[in-house]
Amino acid sequence: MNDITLIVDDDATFNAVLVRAFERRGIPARGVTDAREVAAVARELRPRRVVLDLNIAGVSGLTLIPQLLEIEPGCHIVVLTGYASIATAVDAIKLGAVQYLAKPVEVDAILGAFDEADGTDEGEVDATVSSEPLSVDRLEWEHIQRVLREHDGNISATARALKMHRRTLQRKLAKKPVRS
Amino acid sequence: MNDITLIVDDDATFNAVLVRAFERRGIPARGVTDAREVAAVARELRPRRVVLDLNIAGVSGLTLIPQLLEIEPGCHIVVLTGYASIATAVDAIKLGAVQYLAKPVEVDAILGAFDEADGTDEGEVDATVSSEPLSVDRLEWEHIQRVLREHDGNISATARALKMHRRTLQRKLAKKPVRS
DNA sequence: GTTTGGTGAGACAATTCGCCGCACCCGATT
DNA sequence: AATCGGGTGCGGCGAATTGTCTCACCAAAC
Repeated sequence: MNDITLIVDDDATFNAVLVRAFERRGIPARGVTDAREVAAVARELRPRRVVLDLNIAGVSGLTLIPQLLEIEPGCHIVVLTGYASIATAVDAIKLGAVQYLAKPVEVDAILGAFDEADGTDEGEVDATVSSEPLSVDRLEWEHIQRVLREHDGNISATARALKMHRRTLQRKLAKKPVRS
Repeated sequence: MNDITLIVDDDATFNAVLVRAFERRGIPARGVTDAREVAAVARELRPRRVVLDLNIAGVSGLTLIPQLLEIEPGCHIVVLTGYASIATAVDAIKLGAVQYLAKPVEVDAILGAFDEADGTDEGEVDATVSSEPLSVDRLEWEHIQRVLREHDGNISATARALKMHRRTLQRKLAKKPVRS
């Protein structure tokens, strides 16, 4: 049992960003990018909290949930994925995750999920102090950028993946990123 | 405890279709269209299986899940909704539903969900993670649903948080979620 | 040389958005 | 009872955005 938060995500950049964001808030965090290391690191750290990305190098992150819970029973796992679907959300919760969030997601939302999970035992009043800004425009921008990067900047392929007209994507990209 | 299946859906037509489809397969079924009757009927029938539509006459069907489980502990509840979102799916499973399906859905899928819940108490979830990202429209829908839930269904407050015009939010909510 | 696929951009119709108003309901206040 | 504030639903209208089609250009593959 440890107060450190384990962050599992094979996207090294995003992983590092998350770790830094956690630490900046005074929460110790440890990033893991290789699915095969997860079990070992978890056994070493016994993390009470885990941020788990679903699509880690081919292997489904879903299989890691039972493993993590066996290593540290009662630990809170928040599942994160860029390829969200209702089916995997249902599976993740059934396997014991406390929350399932679709990328892009704000760090505060992750922390909010942990807090919510912590408070469930007590008389929760759902007094969520968590700020939930992130306009839809901003969210869209983040998502587009991520998918675009995944397709190596190929606009046509990105538009297809997003089921959006290429011309529309062109126009959106031509604009500056929207704030908040 | 009873082998009858309780079908809760305020859409009388769809409800009747479901009941008939179940009975044609030799499964006794009882339809309920009024959310206020659910508790009473459940206490009378003690159904082992419940098909529960989420959006019943304004009141969220989610609140019925704990009630049903209290009346008939261990009963299997399959949640059904025309306005599927990850946020409500997560909530439904956390509250104890065994499956969450988006309309339109075939009757066989519902039966399959019950069978799956019967057969394996735990285990075996298909670990297939979709390889394609959410479309921007779908992402927007998920985000809106999540924020909306955080604001207890308050549309005005949600619109404010999203920095979006209330009228626009209304119109978006009136539409069914886009696929994929 | 030709085909295939990506890119940028103009033009125009269809759709959506932002914003106005109005009516209704409900609970609290006066 | 009357009023006031906030939430909700919805019609309408001008402005903005999107969908679609169209070019032309370029690079790599066949």
